Amino acid sequence: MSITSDILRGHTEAIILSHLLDQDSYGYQINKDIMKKTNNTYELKEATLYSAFRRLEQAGYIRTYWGDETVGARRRYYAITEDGRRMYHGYKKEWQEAKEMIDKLLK
Amino acid sequence: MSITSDILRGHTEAIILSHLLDQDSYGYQINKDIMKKTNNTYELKEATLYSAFRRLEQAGYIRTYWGDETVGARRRYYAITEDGRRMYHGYKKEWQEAKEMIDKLLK
DNA sequence: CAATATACCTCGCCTGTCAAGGTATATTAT
DNA sequence: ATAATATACCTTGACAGGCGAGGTATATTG
Repeated sequence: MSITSDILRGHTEAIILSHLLDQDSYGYQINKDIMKKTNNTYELKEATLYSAFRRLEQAGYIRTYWGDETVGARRRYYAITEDGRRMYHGYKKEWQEAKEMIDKLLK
Repeated sequence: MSITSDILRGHTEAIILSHLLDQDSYGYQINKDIMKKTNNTYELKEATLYSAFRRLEQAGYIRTYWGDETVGARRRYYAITEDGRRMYHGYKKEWQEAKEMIDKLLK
Protein backbone atom coordinates (compact mmCIF):
# COMPACT_ATOMS: atom_id res chain seq x y z
CA MET A 1 0.00 0.00 0.00
CA SER A 2 1.36 3.42 -0.91
CA ILE A 3 1.74 6.10 1.73
CA THR A 4 -0.85 8.22 0.00
CA SER A 5 -3.45 5.49 0.37
CA ASP A 6 -2.64 5.28 4.02
CA ILE A 7 -3.11 9.00 4.48
CA LEU A 8 -6.38 8.92 2.59
CA ARG A 9 -7.65 5.98 4.57
CA GLY A 10 -10.74 6.84 6.51
CA HIS A 11 -11.67 9.84 4.38
CA THR A 12 -13.42 7.79 1.74
CA GLU A 13 -16.91 8.05 3.18
CA ALA A 14 -16.74 11.80 3.66
CA ILE A 15 -15.34 12.26 0.16
CA ILE A 16 -18.26 10.33 -1.27
CA LEU A 17 -20.81 12.26 0.79
CA SER A 18 -19.22 15.49 -0.37
CA HIS A 19 -19.90 14.51 -3.97
CA LEU A 20 -23.55 13.91 -3.22
CA LEU A 21 -24.26 17.23 -1.52
CA ASP A 22 -25.51 19.04 -4.61
CA GLN A 23 -26.88 16.21 -6.70
CA ASP A 24 -27.37 12.47 -6.79
CA SER A 25 -24.73 10.51 -8.61
CA TYR A 26 -23.53 7.00 -9.35
CA GLY A 27 -20.38 5.04 -8.68
CA TYR A 28 -18.61 5.40 -11.96
CA GLN A 29 -19.29 9.12 -12.14
CA ILE A 30 -18.15 9.78 -8.59
CA ASN A 31 -14.91 7.96 -9.28
CA LYS A 32 -14.31 10.01 -12.42
CA ASP A 33 -15.05 13.24 -10.58
CA ILE A 34 -12.52 12.41 -7.92
CA MET A 35 -9.81 11.62 -10.43
CA LYS A 36 -10.52 14.85 -12.28
CA LYS A 37 -10.58 16.94 -9.13
CA THR A 38 -7.18 15.61 -8.08
CA ASN A 39 -5.61 15.79 -11.55
CA ASN A 40 -5.43 12.01 -11.66
CA THR A 41 -3.34 11.93 -8.51
CA TYR A 42 -5.84 9.91 -6.58
CA GLU A 43 -8.07 7.15 -7.80
CA LEU A 44 -10.56 5.65 -5.44
CA LYS A 45 -10.35 1.93 -6.16
CA GLU A 46 -13.63 0.33 -7.15
CA ALA A 47 -13.63 -2.25 -4.40
CA THR A 48 -13.03 0.52 -1.88
CA LEU A 49 -15.77 2.64 -3.38
CA TYR A 50 -18.41 -0.04 -3.34
CA SER A 51 -17.66 -1.24 0.15
CA ALA A 52 -17.94 2.37 1.28
CA PHE A 53 -21.34 2.65 -0.42
CA ARG A 54 -22.52 -0.40 1.50
CA ARG A 55 -21.37 1.05 4.80
CA LEU A 56 -22.93 4.42 4.08
CA GLU A 57 -26.24 2.85 3.13
CA GLN A 58 -26.17 0.59 6.16
CA ALA A 59 -25.59 3.61 8.36
CA GLY A 60 -28.46 5.51 6.74
CA TYR A 61 -26.24 8.23 5.29
CA ILE A 62 -27.25 7.53 1.72
CA ARG A 63 -30.14 5.81 -0.04
CA THR A 64 -29.98 4.25 -3.47
CA TYR A 65 -32.18 3.71 -6.50
CA TRP A 66 -31.77 2.41 -10.03
CA GLY A 67 -31.69 4.93 -12.86
CA ASP A 68 -34.14 4.46 -15.74
CA GLU A 69 -31.54 4.32 -18.52
CA THR A 70 -33.09 3.19 -21.76
CA VAL A 71 -29.69 2.91 -23.42
CA GLY A 72 -26.29 2.07 -22.04
CA ALA A 73 -25.44 0.21 -18.87
CA ARG A 74 -27.76 0.53 -15.90
CA ARG A 75 -26.75 2.96 -13.17
CA ARG A 76 -27.31 2.74 -9.48
CA TYR A 77 -27.78 6.22 -8.12
CA TYR A 78 -26.98 7.37 -4.63
CA ALA A 79 -28.63 10.19 -2.71
CA ILE A 80 -27.45 11.71 0.54
CA THR A 81 -29.87 11.70 3.47
CA GLU A 82 -30.34 14.30 6.20
CA ASP A 83 -28.31 12.08 8.52
CA GLY A 84 -25.68 11.94 5.82
CA ARG A 85 -25.48 15.72 5.67
CA ARG A 86 -25.11 15.92 9.43
CA MET A 87 -22.42 13.26 9.32
CA TYR A 88 -20.62 15.11 6.55
CA HIS A 89 -20.57 18.41 8.41
CA GLY A 90 -19.42 16.73 11.59
CA TYR A 91 -16.67 14.99 9.72
CA LYS A 92 -15.51 18.16 8.03
CA LYS A 93 -15.22 19.88 11.36
CA GLU A 94 -13.29 16.96 12.74
CA TRP A 95 -10.99 17.05 9.74
CA GLN A 96 -10.16 20.70 10.39
CA GLU A 97 -9.17 19.82 13.93
CA ALA A 98 -7.26 16.70 12.95
CA LYS A 99 -5.32 18.68 10.37
CA GLU A 100 -4.10 21.15 12.96
CA MET A 101 -3.29 18.32 15.31
CA ILE A 102 -1.20 16.44 12.80
CA ASP A 103 0.58 19.62 11.73
CA LYS A 104 1.44 20.20 15.35
CA LEU A 105 2.63 16.63 15.83
CA LEU A 106 4.78 16.69 12.69
CA LYS A 107 6.43 19.85 14.00
CA MET B 1 -12.93 2.90 16.41
CA SER B 2 -13.52 6.65 16.61
CA ILE B 3 -13.37 8.79 13.51
CA THR B 4 -10.35 10.55 14.89
CA SER B 5 -8.43 7.29 15.06
CA ASP B 6 -9.23 6.60 11.46
CA ILE B 7 -8.00 10.01 10.37
CA LEU B 8 -4.83 9.56 12.37
CA ARG B 9 -4.25 6.10 10.98
CA GLY B 10 -1.07 5.93 9.00
CA HIS B 11 0.50 9.00 10.59
CA THR B 12 1.75 7.11 13.61
CA GLU B 13 5.21 6.36 12.26
CA ALA B 14 5.85 9.91 11.11
CA ILE B 15 4.62 11.28 14.42
CA ILE B 16 7.06 9.07 16.27
CA LEU B 17 9.95 9.99 13.97
CA SER B 18 9.14 13.65 14.49
CA HIS B 19 9.61 13.21 18.23
CA LEU B 20 13.04 11.71 17.70
CA LEU B 21 14.44 14.45 15.45
CA ASP B 22 16.08 16.47 18.20
CA GLN B 23 16.82 13.84 20.82
CA ASP B 24 16.48 10.18 21.60
CA SER B 25 13.49 9.21 23.67
CA TYR B 26 11.57 6.22 24.98
CA GLY B 27 8.03 4.92 24.58
CA TYR B 28 6.43 6.23 27.71
CA GLN B 29 7.91 9.68 27.22
CA ILE B 30 6.90 9.93 23.57
CA ASN B 31 3.36 9.02 24.48
CA LYS B 32 3.27 11.66 27.19
CA ASP B 33 4.67 14.28 24.82
CA ILE B 34 1.98 13.55 22.28
CA MET B 35 -0.79 13.85 24.81
CA LYS B 36 0.61 17.12 26.08
CA LYS B 37 1.10 18.53 22.61
CA THR B 38 -2.51 17.82 21.70
CA ASN B 39 -3.97 18.95 25.04
CA ASN B 40 -4.98 15.38 25.80
CA THR B 41 -7.06 15.19 22.64
CA TYR B 42 -5.06 12.36 21.18
CA GLU B 43 -3.51 9.44 22.93
CA LEU B 44 -1.41 7.03 20.98
CA LYS B 45 -2.43 3.65 22.35
CA GLU B 46 0.41 1.58 23.73
CA ALA B 47 -0.21 -1.38 21.48
CA THR B 48 -0.17 0.96 18.50
CA LEU B 49 2.98 2.65 19.69
CA TYR B 50 4.97 -0.52 20.22
CA SER B 51 3.93 -2.14 16.98
CA ALA B 52 5.00 1.05 15.21
CA PHE B 53 8.38 0.89 16.94
CA ARG B 54 8.85 -2.64 15.64
CA ARG B 55 8.01 -1.60 12.09
CA LEU B 56 10.28 1.42 12.22
CA GLU B 57 13.17 -0.62 13.54
CA GLN B 58 12.58 -3.33 10.96
CA ALA B 59 12.64 -0.70 8.24
CA GLY B 60 15.86 0.79 9.58
CA TYR B 61 14.32 4.16 10.44
CA ILE B 62 15.19 3.89 14.13
CA ARG B 63 17.65 1.96 16.25
CA THR B 64 17.19 1.12 19.91
CA TYR B 65 19.25 0.69 23.03
CA TRP B 66 18.59 0.17 26.73
CA GLY B 67 19.10 3.12 29.06
CA ASP B 68 21.39 2.69 32.06
CA GLU B 69 18.84 3.64 34.71
CA THR B 70 20.14 2.84 38.18
CA VAL B 71 16.76 3.62 39.75
CA GLY B 72 13.24 3.23 38.45
CA ALA B 73 12.01 1.06 35.62
CA ARG B 74 14.32 0.32 32.73
CA ARG B 75 13.83 2.37 29.58
CA ARG B 76 14.30 1.35 26.01
CA TYR B 77 15.51 4.34 24.05
CA TYR B 78 14.95 4.97 20.37
CA ALA B 79 17.18 6.98 18.03
CA ILE B 80 16.32 8.08 14.52
CA THR B 81 18.67 7.02 11.72
CA GLU B 82 19.64 8.91 8.57
CA ASP B 83 17.16 6.80 6.63
CA GLY B 84 14.59 7.73 9.23
CA ARG B 85 15.23 11.43 8.69
CA ARG B 86 14.87 11.04 4.95
CA MET B 87 11.68 9.09 5.44
CA TYR B 88 10.34 11.75 7.78
CA HIS B 89 10.99 14.61 5.37
CA GLY B 90 9.46 12.69 2.49
CA TYR B 91 6.43 11.94 4.55
CA LYS B 92 6.00 15.52 5.62
CA LYS B 93 6.04 16.67 2.03
CA GLU B 94 3.50 14.04 1.12
CA TRP B 95 1.32 15.17 3.99
CA GLN B 96 1.29 18.74 2.70
CA GLU B 97 0.07 17.50 -0.65
CA ALA B 98 -2.46 15.09 0.82
CA LYS B 99 -3.87 17.86 2.97
CA GLU B 100 -4.59 20.03 -0.05
CA MET B 101 -6.07 17.08 -1.88
CA ILE B 102 -8.45 16.17 0.91
CA ASP B 103 -9.47 19.80 1.36
CA LYS B 104 -10.30 19.91 -2.32
CA LEU B 105 -12.25 16.66 -2.16
CA LEU B 106 -14.23 17.75 0.88
CA LYS B 107 -15.17 20.91 -1.01
C1' DC C 1 0.05 -1.45 52.48
C1' DA C 2 -3.02 -0.15 48.83
C1' DA C 3 -3.13 2.69 45.10
C1' DT C 4 -1.05 5.13 41.53
C1' DA C 5 2.69 6.24 38.43
C1' DT C 6 6.41 4.81 35.67
C1' DA C 7 7.93 1.65 32.14
C1' DC C 8 7.95 -2.25 29.32
C1' DC C 9 5.46 -5.96 26.37
C1' DT C 10 2.14 -9.54 23.53
C1' DC C 11 -2.03 -11.71 21.55
C1' DG C 12 -5.81 -11.67 18.70
C1' DC C 13 -9.72 -9.20 16.87
C1' DC C 14 -11.63 -5.53 13.96
C1' DT C 15 -12.00 -2.72 10.00
C1' DG C 16 -10.85 -0.25 5.70
C1' DT C 17 -8.26 -0.95 1.46
C1' DC C 18 -7.50 -3.23 -2.72
C1' DA C 19 -5.80 -6.84 -6.19
C1' DA C 20 -8.01 -9.90 -8.84
C1' DG C 21 -11.60 -11.63 -10.61
C1' DG C 22 -16.40 -11.41 -12.69
C1' DT C 23 -20.94 -9.59 -15.66
C1' DA C 24 -23.27 -6.75 -19.36
C1' DT C 25 -23.92 -2.97 -22.84
C1' DA C 26 -22.30 0.66 -26.15
C1' DT C 27 -18.97 2.87 -29.02
C1' DT C 28 -14.80 3.33 -31.76
C1' DA C 29 -11.01 1.59 -34.56
C1' DT C 30 -9.14 -1.61 -37.78
C1' DA D 1 -17.22 -7.90 -39.05
C1' DT D 2 -14.83 -7.92 -34.90
C1' DA D 3 -11.46 -6.43 -31.64
C1' DA D 4 -10.63 -3.07 -28.40
C1' DT D 5 -12.03 0.33 -25.34
C1' DA D 6 -15.31 2.71 -22.46
C1' DT D 7 -19.18 2.63 -19.56
C1' DA D 8 -21.28 0.54 -15.57
C1' DC D 9 -22.03 -2.68 -12.03
C1' DC D 10 -20.32 -6.27 -8.41
C1' DT D 11 -17.78 -9.94 -4.95
C1' DT D 12 -14.13 -12.50 -2.66
C1' DG D 13 -10.28 -12.96 0.15
C1' DA D 14 -5.94 -11.30 1.73
C1' DC D 15 -3.41 -7.74 4.14
C1' DA D 16 -2.03 -4.27 7.42
C1' DG D 17 -2.58 -0.87 11.06
C1' DG D 18 -5.04 0.19 15.31
C1' DC D 19 -6.24 -1.23 19.72
C1' DG D 20 -8.75 -3.69 23.73
C1' DA D 21 -7.38 -6.63 27.03
C1' DG D 22 -4.23 -8.72 29.21
C1' DG D 23 0.51 -9.25 31.32
C1' DT D 24 5.35 -7.98 34.05
C1' DA D 25 8.30 -5.12 37.27
C1' DT D 26 9.83 -1.04 40.08
C1' DA D 27 9.08 3.34 42.70
C1' DT D 28 6.32 6.68 45.02
C1' DT D 29 2.41 8.56 47.50
C1' DG D 30 -1.67 8.46 50.64
